[in-house]
Amino acid sequence: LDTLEEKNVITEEGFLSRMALNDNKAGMEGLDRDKINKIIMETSKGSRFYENELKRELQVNQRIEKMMLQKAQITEQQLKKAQAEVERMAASMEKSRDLSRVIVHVDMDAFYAAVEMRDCPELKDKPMAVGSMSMLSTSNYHARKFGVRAAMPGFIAKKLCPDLIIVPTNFDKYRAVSNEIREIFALYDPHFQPLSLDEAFLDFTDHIEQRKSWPESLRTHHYHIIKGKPPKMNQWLPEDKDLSPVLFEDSPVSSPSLPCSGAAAGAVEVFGTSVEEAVREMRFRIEQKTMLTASAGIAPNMMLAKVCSDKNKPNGQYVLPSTREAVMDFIQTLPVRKIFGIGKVSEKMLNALGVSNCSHLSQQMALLSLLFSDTSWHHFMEVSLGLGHTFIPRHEERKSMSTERTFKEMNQTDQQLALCKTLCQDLAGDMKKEGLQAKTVTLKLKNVNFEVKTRAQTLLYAISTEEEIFAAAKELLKTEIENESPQPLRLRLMGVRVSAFVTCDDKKPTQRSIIGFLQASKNDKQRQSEKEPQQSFFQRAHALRLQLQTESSKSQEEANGETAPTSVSSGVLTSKEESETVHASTSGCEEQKAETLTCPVCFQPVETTDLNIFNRHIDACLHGRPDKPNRSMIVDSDSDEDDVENHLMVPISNVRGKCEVEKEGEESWLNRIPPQKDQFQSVQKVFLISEEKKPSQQTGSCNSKSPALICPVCQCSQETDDLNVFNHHVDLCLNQEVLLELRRPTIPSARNTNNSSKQASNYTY
DNA sequence: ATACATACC
DNA sequence: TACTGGTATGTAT
Repeated sequence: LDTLEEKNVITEEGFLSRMALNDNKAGMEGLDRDKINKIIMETSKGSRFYENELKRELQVNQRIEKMMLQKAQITEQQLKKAQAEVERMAASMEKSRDLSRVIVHVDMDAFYAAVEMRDCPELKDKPMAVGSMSMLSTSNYHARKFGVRAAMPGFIAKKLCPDLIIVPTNFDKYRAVSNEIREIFALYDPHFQPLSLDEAFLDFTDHIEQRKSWPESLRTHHYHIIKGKPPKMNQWLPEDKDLSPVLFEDSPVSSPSLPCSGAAAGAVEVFGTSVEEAVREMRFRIEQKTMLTASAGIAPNMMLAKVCSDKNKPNGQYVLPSTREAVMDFIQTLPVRKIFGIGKVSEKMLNALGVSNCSHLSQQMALLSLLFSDTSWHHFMEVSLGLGHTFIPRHEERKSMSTERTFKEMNQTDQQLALCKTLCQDLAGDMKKEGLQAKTVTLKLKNVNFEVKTRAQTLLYAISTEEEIFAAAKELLKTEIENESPQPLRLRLMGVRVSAFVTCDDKKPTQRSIIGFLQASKNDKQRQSEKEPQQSFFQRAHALRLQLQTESSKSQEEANGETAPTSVSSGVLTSKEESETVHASTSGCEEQKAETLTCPVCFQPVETTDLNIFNRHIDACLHGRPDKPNRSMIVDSDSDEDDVENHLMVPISNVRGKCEVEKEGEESWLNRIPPQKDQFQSVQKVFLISEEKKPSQQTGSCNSKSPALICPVCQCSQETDDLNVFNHHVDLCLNQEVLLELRRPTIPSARNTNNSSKQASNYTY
């Protein structure tokens, strides 16, 4: 105990890692770290925040200490065995490498700060940041030279740079710009994935394929030259240096002929057909439209693209060629901290093992496999091989929603309860906007010493109103107050979160039906254009649901009780569920060979037990690669090919919530039956998979002759293993529901990242 | 299911 | 004077 504390006191480094400057950010190279850290420490020392950080630092150090002890006990033999395992895994992962996709990560430069500078020319030469004295969202590059960066409180930033101008955030403006750039993203990949207001992943593969045959006219772009228009008009004068925001005087220039350098009035630029040119063109459009610059990374997968976009920031791009050699070279020198998912703590732990860049990562993999969890070291492994996702997932369903507030010390019970009520009110409002119903309520408290507590309660039924949320939150809060009494709770923050949603249209703890799920995927298709209010749909859906429930639910309630069948839940097989599926099929089933897993897309056995590899296979299938194991039409052996029409077909991409079907056009899913064989998968198979992952619902073993299949529509359990019988039941249910659902109008997207009120949290760190 | 920690923007 | 807010996920129990 004493040794640890002493160590921390003696080794100042230990403390510094939490409090010290993160210069792991573009525009912060070659700063006088020591000087900056000294100022940060002097300003922070003795504060409650600082004391809490010290405490947490100590915890991390203890964790590391433990890890080192563990390391010391590893025998030569264990290490050898681990090494063999690691090599086997590496070979296996290597097989799944896919260099055929072109993934782009785009990221606006100092986004909020750049917007503010654009709109206020006075700021252009000055160090500035967006935020408040309490917290900064981002800073411009001038300010970064002083060590001022995102996630730094303004008052410390002022110490580092007394001339710093702090501009309050203006989210509506950033959202508007975000919509503008997203329109451009969509031109290159209609299924792009926004990560935040200013950042997105795009799959350029299809675009560049088409682009090859484009005439020059389609690749020719004009500079906007209309004079005297305000920035709002999206026009600007390249030659008018006073109006253009001089964001980056000394920015690295990746391409000699950047769009805006020295372009004359009325000039045009013709972009080539290569990926680089296409991305350059996209950035050109962004700059012309918004007067703001973006940086981009081009690579064979998302993990690499993200790293690459940072490489030539600001206003630059970086291409990582799609060859194994280029990827491996690139990876070797890459500091682990640059990898998405490796933060302060993981970095520190890895550093303690002598791992600071990715080449160390592969060298120490055997050791890492013994010291870290499977998920962690598998991730490390993928990174060290330069592997990452090669297709871009659709934005998934939200899993939680929360609101929290920081304030001056509050220690009065009545005030605390009142605030809690307000938070619940706000949250209920937000939930209503998305038509959400949740079963879990979590209260978050942070006391004046920055210690955070969370207290959760899961209810039997889903809730959505202010009163319902408050009823739960109040109890949690009261308990905490009682636990502390006679001392009062001295709070500096309170938050309320809801989670465990019952997919939108039903208070019952059941799942959304296949129909609703298909309908939702149709919404996604429209998510970019449509912006109708959504309340009416959910009200309507609720009524429909109630009607349906009264007609077909008496038996189901008895059959299922509170524990609704899982798996097809929410209509989407999440990756976690897939893993469980996999797990069930390996451990639950004696007939299944331990070394193979069955792909839920192509239903072919995959020779691995590693979920990462297996997932990669599924990715490939979902993407429908010609060179990869492809999705294939599986018709149940008992049924005829003609039976296809009588089955409910699920777009296979939606099984995992992907959006490939969107390419199919606008017609309703009902009109698409029978579907294109290679794009749909018989839904019974999906249910079968679902069942496999719940062996407990069966008589315990896969050999059981009468598995209870659960109808995805009415939720009742069907005592049959005959798919035809089961299908018949499902069809009956569906017919009933289809009739109801058909009367309902087009539904706007429930999770449009564009206009979600919850997007205010997109900081540009 | 709960609590807490880490990570991202 | 002053160290955020929103979401997801990992880890441990």
